[in-house]
Amino acid sequence: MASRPYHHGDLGTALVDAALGVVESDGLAALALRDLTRTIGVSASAAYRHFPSRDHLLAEVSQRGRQRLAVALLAARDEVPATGTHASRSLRRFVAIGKAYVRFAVEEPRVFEVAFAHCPVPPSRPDDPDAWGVLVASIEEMAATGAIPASRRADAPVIAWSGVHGLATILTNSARPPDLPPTASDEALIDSVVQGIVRALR
Amino acid sequence: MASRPYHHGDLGTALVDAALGVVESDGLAALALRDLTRTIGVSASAAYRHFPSRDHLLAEVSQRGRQRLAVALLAARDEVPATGTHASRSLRRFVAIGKAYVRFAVEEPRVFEVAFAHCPVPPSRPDDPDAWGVLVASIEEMAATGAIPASRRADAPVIAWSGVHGLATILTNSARPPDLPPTASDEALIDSVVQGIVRALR
DNA sequence: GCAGAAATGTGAACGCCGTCAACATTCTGT
DNA sequence: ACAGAATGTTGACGGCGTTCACATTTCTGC
Repeated sequence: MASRPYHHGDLGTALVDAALGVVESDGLAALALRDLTRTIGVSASAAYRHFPSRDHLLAEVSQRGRQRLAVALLAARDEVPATGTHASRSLRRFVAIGKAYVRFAVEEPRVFEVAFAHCPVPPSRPDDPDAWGVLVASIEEMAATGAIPASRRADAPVIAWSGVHGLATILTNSARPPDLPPTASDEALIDSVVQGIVRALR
Repeated sequence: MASRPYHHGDLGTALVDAALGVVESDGLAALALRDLTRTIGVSASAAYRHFPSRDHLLAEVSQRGRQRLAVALLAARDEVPATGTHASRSLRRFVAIGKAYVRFAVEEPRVFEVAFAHCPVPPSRPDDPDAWGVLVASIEEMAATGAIPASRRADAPVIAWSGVHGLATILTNSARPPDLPPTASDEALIDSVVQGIVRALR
């Protein structure tokens, strides 16, 4: 009888995978080390051979969430067809990125939550791919093609990021403002904000 | 020897006060029912005569945080001198509100965190004063004085809120983007974003 | 005034959690 | 083959949220 081997093989990543699963289905608050190890079929203390503390595991899960977001942004950007002028295309790519950012948050609110959760431990390595980097690159592209004035290059990233991240946070948050027109679909709000950002960058 | 009376008097609000204090000094993660009751000098279970669960207490603390934010916005708005045209004044009041929003988050990050924390229980009563309401009123004022085109009245609140809330979240978050120019002071970033919002509303 | 009801507080217990220390098993390089 | 590193186990500790049975105080209707 092939009982499970004493060593798991790759408990570290198994823990992160399981954690992401729990977060996706039950939310960040439901994340518990003991629960993960029980699911995987391993003792609670085994986790400590791979993470110094629960918070370090959380940092890893958070980073994975941010990477997923970045991947979604890249995918949306690369779906934009290469028609029209360079300037118009770079603008369309930027708009696609902005919309994808908020859509990701709406479609996977729990992943988005953990991605930017306030966690006491810094990420072990830099994000790759990196959502912020994708956005900055897109803005550089717009500046290079003349879609936005070069004078905005410095301010543009914060402005754009604030807009999409703010909307994403609002739509994700349960404390969503009461008279945020409930008639307005999320998609309409996304349009409003992204167009607003584009106006702000001109 | 006036030993403390059997009944506390107003344990409910005492708990909320103490909780806000803990959050302010040690952050949301440090909030523990038992700790609060111990500080106040009362048994742990006494709390359950006033809140059905820890989450209900948290909802109350969160609301108090949001109210503080609203008060800060009102104060900033009312400090704007009544000079110039009605349009220019309404715009200056709007700018003051936007800047105060982000400044509040920067100066009291832990209160801001709890104010918009993802909490499983809805607030027991509507916010009063209400930060969202203050912002919407300011936008109405701008529309009425012609500071912004009437056609933007519908979209303006989400755009404005997304911008300031997004920046506030970014500046508050420990996972602050790495190449967000650390040379740029928070105050400069606030200027960038608020001016961007103004441009977006024109 | 006063009895009983309602409100408020206490103490002990339960199960869950994160974490640690001591010990067991397996893997790896020489 | 064997030493030591890597990885896993058991059992324990204290802290947490929550509940239950019980104690005390305050309030209310007569």
